[in-house]
Amino acid sequence: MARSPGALPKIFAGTHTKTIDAKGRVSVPPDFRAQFDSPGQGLFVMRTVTGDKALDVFEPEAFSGFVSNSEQVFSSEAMDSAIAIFGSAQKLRLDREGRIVLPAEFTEFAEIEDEAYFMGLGRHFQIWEPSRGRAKREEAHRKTTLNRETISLPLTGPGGKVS
Amino acid sequence: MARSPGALPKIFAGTHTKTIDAKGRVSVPPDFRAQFDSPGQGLFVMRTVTGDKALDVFEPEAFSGFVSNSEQVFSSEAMDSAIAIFGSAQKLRLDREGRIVLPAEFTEFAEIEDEAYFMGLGRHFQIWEPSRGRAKREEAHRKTTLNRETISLPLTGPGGKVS
DNA sequence: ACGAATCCCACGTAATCCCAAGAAATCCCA
DNA sequence: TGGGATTTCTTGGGATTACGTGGGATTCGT
Repeated sequence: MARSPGALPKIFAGTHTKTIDAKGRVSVPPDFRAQFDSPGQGLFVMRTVTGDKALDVFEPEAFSGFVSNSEQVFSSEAMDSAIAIFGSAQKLRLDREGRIVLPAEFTEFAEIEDEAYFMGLGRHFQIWEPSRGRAKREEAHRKTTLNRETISLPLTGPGGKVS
Repeated sequence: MARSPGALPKIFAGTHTKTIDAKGRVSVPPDFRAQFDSPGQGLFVMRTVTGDKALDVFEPEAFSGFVSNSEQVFSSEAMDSAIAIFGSAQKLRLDREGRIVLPAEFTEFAEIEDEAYFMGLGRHFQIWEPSRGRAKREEAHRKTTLNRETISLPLTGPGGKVS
């Protein structure tokens, strides 16, 4: 996707805890909704493959990036990736108020009960069970603090020219 | 973004103590505001990953530099960094008077009560609890004085050519 | 035709924006 | 160099908008 020069990339940031109502509906944080190219397109949700009990959420445009990676249809590794990603992913639509309904498959996988913890990760975001998500975040912050010398942070040039 | 030739690079310098009003609003120092490319774009605020109880503040353009480094979505180290950075970051908008509202999450992390201590760091700046920030500043000055021969400081080229 | 999921509408709340007045610093001129 | 005038900044409060929440109506699938 070519972004017009000068325009800033879309960024999902911050964490938000949202309640799930009796019908299983959750409001997607407004901060996130504001980033969507076309809210009517819906969102792709999948089980994360990092071993965490969390869900990855992508916009259609971003999610389609996974397609090109699985061109070698018959290699067993690509096959597994494709199954893990596309087999578990579902496209969810937002209602007029910006809410989605998380299918039981996902709430069970992430062990989500009546609250959802949205966590922005830059290009996409995740959904966690609140206490689990908070713990993960604290841990990540701690690890990053310890490793910050070895990790290359793009704190470099003005304008963020990294390439 | 390319800065027009001859123009000076943006520099956040100096420290400013600002009070927080009953609604949680703080005036961003005018010195800093004058540096912003587009005040309407808002600012990204995040917990610092240096182990300090402080907040890092970036302009959108600078902050977006973090995005490009998180292409490997599922590597665990990149994952932790992404969570630490984007999970804690929030985009804050300035009102017409140049004030921002610091969410409770941030004031709690930095243990800020009713005063915020803004500290310029060159291309971005930080927000501290005043006494803590002042102590950090003194300590940094002392350490730098002692180690100035051995430590390579990015006080190098005008224009900030780092690459 | 029945059940279930989705869509749509309306209300209460909370956050945001905007306007206005006081205070401080700055600038200009004598 | 001192004083006065102007501008900028800060602070506070009121009004407006956006958001969250719940329930009813409609559609889809079976």
